Amino acid sequence: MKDNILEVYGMEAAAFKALGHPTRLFIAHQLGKRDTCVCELTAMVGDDISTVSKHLSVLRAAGIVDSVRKGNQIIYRLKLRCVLNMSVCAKFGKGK
Amino acid sequence: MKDNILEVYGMEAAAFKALGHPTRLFIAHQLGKRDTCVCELTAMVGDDISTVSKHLSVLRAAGIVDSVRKGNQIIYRLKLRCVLNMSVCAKFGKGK
DNA sequence: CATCTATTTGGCTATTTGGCAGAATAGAGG
DNA sequence: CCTCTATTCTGCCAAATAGCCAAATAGATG
Repeated sequence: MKDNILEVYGMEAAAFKALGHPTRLFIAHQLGKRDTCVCELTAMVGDDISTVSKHLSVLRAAGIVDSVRKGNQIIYRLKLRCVLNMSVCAKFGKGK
Repeated sequence: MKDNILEVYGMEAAAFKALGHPTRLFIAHQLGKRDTCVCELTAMVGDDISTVSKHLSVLRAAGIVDSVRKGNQIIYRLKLRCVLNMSVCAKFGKGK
């Protein structure tokens, strides 16, 4: 059954996993408001820029964000916008 | 800013993280259909029972499931039912 | 109380992750 | 072509995770 589980739930689980880190979840929400460059996200998050870049590549690999070059900076945008709705659920947590 | 991110997104991220494993996501969906004992989940998943038990404790720690004893077995139920809706989003993945 | 069954817990190992610092890269602009 | 800036990549380390097996536990039941 294991292969089957991986087949059915693998990609979906990967998306959850990508969002399963406070910094990455914050980034997703921030990008939900407006497209933002790495440098600005770095300033907001407060981690090393290499760390933020790595978080972004995790989000991109999961298909949650993508990016585009603008001048000499890379602008990230939220590609899978519905993650914003997903969030509402967990937010009310134990409640409902 | 880091403390603030943790404060705002920490618990929510933990819920995503808990669902970020194919086996645990499968279990959540299965429990969405009906309450189930560890033994039966183990049979469905095909991992060692101790592994399944650990997955269940991760889900419980995140507030996603809870359990109740019935006879000599422990029945798990989906406590945070809205995770079933969350799933729909990721499922259509890159699409929307 | 002794035992049986279902589950959890405690190692243990291999792998993955998160973070930083520093090197490498890619365009922009002189 | 040189340099500057923004970003990504590579090593490195500490910590967390997934999985198995074996031991411990908790009720159920004789």
